Amino acid sequence: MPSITLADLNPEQREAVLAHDGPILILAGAGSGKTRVLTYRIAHLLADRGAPPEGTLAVTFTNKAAAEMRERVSALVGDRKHLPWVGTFHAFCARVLRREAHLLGYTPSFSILDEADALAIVRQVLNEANLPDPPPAEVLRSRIEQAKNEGTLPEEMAEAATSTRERTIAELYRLYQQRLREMNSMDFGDLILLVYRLFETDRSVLSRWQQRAQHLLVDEYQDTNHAQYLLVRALSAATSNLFVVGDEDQSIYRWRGADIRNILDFERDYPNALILKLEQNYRSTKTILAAAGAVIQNNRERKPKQLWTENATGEPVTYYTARHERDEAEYIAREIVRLLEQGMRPADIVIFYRVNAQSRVLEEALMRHRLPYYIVGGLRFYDQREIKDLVAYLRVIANPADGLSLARAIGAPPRGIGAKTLEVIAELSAREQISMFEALGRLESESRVALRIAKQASNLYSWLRELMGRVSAMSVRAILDQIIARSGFENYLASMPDAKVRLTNLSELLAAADAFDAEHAEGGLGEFLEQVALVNDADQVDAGGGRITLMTLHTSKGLEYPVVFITGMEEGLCPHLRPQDNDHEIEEERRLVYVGMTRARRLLYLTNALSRELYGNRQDTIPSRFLSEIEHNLMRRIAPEYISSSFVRPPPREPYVDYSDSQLPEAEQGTEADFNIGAKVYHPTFGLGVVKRREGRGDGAKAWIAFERGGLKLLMLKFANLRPIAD
DNA sequence: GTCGGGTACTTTTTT
DNA sequence: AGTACCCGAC
Repeated sequence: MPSITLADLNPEQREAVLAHDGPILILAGAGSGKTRVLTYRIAHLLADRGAPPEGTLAVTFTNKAAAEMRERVSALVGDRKHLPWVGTFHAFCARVLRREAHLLGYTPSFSILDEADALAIVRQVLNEANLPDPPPAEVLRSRIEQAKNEGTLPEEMAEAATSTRERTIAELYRLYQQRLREMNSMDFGDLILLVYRLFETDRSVLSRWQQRAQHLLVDEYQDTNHAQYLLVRALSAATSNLFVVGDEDQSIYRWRGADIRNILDFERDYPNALILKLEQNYRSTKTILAAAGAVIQNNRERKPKQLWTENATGEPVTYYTARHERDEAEYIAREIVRLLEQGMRPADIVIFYRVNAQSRVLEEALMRHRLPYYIVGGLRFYDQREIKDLVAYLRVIANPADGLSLARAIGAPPRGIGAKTLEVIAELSAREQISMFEALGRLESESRVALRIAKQASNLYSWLRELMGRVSAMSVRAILDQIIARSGFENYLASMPDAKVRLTNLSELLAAADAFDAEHAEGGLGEFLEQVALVNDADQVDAGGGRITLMTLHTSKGLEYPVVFITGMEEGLCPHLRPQDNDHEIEEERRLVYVGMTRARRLLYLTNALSRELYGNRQDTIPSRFLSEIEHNLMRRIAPEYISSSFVRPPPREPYVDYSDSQLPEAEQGTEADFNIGAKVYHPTFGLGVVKRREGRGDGAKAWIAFERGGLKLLMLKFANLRPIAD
């Protein structure tokens, strides 16, 4: 008798939840309740089938999805402690590698490089190789990434090479990999590839981790790449209790190596697999579903599937044509004002675009109408310069071999140590077989380096060295405080032109460290750095605190909103086309639009502009082919009269509506009086909160604030970027 | 040698 | 529009 109640599942969902052991593929259409099926299945395995939590593993696409799933499973089984591990592929692999690093010639405190770091290493490798006709760094980087996504090592790439060019690329890949190893660093692709290779070569390690994956569940299976596929296969080989959920119509990461065949060929790879379809949609109106279906059915690379819903017919899809992008943004802003007047809340509304560059105009329009919004993605918090600088110090402390971070830390604030001296450091490190960090401390014996500079270097070396000895007993916040104090980082930021923003970012980083420390023991630096490296854009969704959301179509996966605007429905932009693109790329763009459309619950707007300026030049546009794939009776067409005339006017020079800058709202920085005890405030990261206690005054004024998300925090009013909220 | 300012150049999506 | 790189000033 199951203790998990399955009453609120439909028959197909229930079948999926209760299905026997063995490989199972759930083809879950958009909005068909796949997250529900996954969580119920996990709960059922734990509560009614005796699956051990420590032997159960669930892989999701984002950290946020993982957190949600953990939450929901724990609510179902009524146990907060004995839960399975849930996280992303990359987080799982990072965890494996921390444990097994020594087997691969790394230490457990290896650094995880982001894309910019990886590209910097590629540049270094290219420079040192000094080839007569080198491939562009970006090309080489993407070839390496591609190889890793395919599960290919440098030697294998070299063997498969059929041309000199290919052999060169393979050799450069080898050198790149060697350099990463020297720096005790890995890129994203390594996390997956190295784990898979380790499993392949070391059976005892494999079986140890197979113990952890007696039940393996994978969400968003359509977006796994070949390396991830191999990894999943290896992990689940002992029991074959593999449960994957996916929808080939929502595969939108082909360009990143996602292999749609992983889902299309599941039956072939697992001949005894049970395959179930979830086709009832609980999210959207009949009209929205029909419109989305009309678009996606033009794809050839898919299994036929018919979504249906018992939901109401709803409103027609609005198709608005604007003269230009300002007009498009203005229409959206006014429409939102109208929706809000009808009782819709800002948090119900989302605006999607194909490329981040489109967000600017939309922002401006929302600002003009004083509409609260926030942007998911774009420049990530941890990608901002001052944040990367400080994180570089942390990375050097955790991993002295990380020469890239060392170079970064040395330059921020500037210490008179530049490119030439760094060369000497690198050379010394190679000659003496010591880390870059150790070399930093030995410059005084180098006659090539001016004494003044060598003194600077050894000063930096000694206080970092001293700090390294203590970090295992320190909180991340304490380490950061030390770094900031010793390096003079605050003065450095204060001297910059946009000092205010940067200091605010600094205090956000400190707050993030506090939040981390609250949940971890001292010595958690490595874990903190891992978190920093592996956060993704989608993780910030919901941090908006009741505002309108803006994001790319890619980031929208897995989310839903009552009202959805999809902007820029134009050939070249959506679908985003490049000259060499073929049918495969068009199909991916179509899936992307399909994903966007199926996020909508009640209202869907599609907009285009007849003329658009992007990246600094203006062009006339052609409406997206996807618009013409939707039956006209599903749409309400809004196009200004002049558009129906036979010619299209050139874009106006003047702004559509002239709002002077003076009308832009001031960034509302409350005065101290706004933060009295009991006052409600809003913080960009922690959301809504209430002031509980005050300390200090003037520039040093601080407040204890209880946030909805993130709990109680002590923040400096000067930096915290708090907005007072009226009751 | 280092650093800041100017110029020239290139634009998808991101774990 | 934003960034990478180069060059001239300290």
